[in-house]
Amino acid sequence: MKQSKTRYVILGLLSETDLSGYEIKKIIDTRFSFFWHESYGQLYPELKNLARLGRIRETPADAHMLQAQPAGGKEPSKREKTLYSLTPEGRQELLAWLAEPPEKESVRFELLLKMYFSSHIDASVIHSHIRAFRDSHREQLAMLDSFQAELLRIRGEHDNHEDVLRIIDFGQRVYKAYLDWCQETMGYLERRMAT
Amino acid sequence: MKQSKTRYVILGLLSETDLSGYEIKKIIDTRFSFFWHESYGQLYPELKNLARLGRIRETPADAHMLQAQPAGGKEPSKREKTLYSLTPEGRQELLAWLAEPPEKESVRFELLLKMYFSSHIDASVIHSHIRAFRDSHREQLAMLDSFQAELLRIRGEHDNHEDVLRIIDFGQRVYKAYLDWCQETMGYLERRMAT
DNA sequence: CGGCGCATGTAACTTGTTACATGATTCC
DNA sequence: GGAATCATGTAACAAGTTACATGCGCCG
Repeated sequence: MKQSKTRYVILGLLSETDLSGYEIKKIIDTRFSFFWHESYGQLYPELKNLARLGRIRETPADAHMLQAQPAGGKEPSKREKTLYSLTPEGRQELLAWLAEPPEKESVRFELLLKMYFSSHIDASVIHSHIRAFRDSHREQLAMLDSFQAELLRIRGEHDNHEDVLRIIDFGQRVYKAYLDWCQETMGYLERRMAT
Repeated sequence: MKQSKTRYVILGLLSETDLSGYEIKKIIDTRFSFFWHESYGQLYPELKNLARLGRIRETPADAHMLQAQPAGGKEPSKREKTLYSLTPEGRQELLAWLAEPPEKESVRFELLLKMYFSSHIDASVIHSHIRAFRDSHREQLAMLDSFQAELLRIRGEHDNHEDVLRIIDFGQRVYKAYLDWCQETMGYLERRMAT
């Protein structure tokens, strides 16, 4: 029985700091984007589910609003949001999952599928598909680079900085491999188009 | 509305030669394994569906058995299998899909998720996860290398050989990036374990 | 004669996406 | 005042996996 990993992403992120559902989604969309993704349709129900099971604790907006009021001044966010925090049981489950061997990664590149069958179409079409792929990954790589620079600046402030740097390095290597391949393959296609 | 790509993999593969469902699965599991996957549960129903829509034609076992009989001698396979072939309508649909911009690739690496949260566990655990990842991709890379060698040997026999070589090159570059990262990251973890 | 690979299928289930609804706040 | 972003949710649906069932042919 294969089961969803959504719960572990939640547990993992809450192991660092308390977060709302929305904030969790943001983190996954930015920091994890090159190796993971989740949709609200999975996130919010799973948060409720984990709270029901006692793995995380739900702290409604009003509670931390009351705490914030006495301090006075302008709070960075006055909006209602529900923060979640990890319970000891949740931490236990996280640790158990971490120790288990991870599943094989799953990847799906529609671009390569199209390229595989591209002898049927004009080389310029596949060429433009690859250019779009290259452009998008150039941007993504730039984001990784700036995220890395930021982390190097504040290096050592947090336990897992070194690990995170290793993960960014993974993304950078892979994206560079993509980009090199794009250059070479676009060149190949251009030579084919010229004849 | 996001829709399954299963039908296009089928149409694409049948554009080269007639195949049975089982053979299609085999090809995806071997040649496409580093960028695509499909399960029987999607393949067989979609084959029936495409046949119903007239995109492919189903030729039952008995039909091509009868053709094969008069030739005499030992046929390579006497087992029942249902071959499918592409119809002009199917080819049309394939071409239309090829021209459309591909969707963004989707990837999911549970290993990196675990590594991200690994400050909670012993470095040796994540080290062994990475070793397993490395071993599995070493094997995969070796398969790509031998597939490449085979294609180079019979180069030019088929229209799409150059394209296929480009796709193999993609896999090789990416896998090499994985392996390099594994080496470096395992070294980093070993240093951390030594202290 | 037992096990493996060939070969086809499906039912039950889980997973995941999308579209929609709602409303506050912030910034221009 | 209107757009963007923050914020939470869900219902309907589509996609995808798994476990099971069945039986043949081939090889040792």
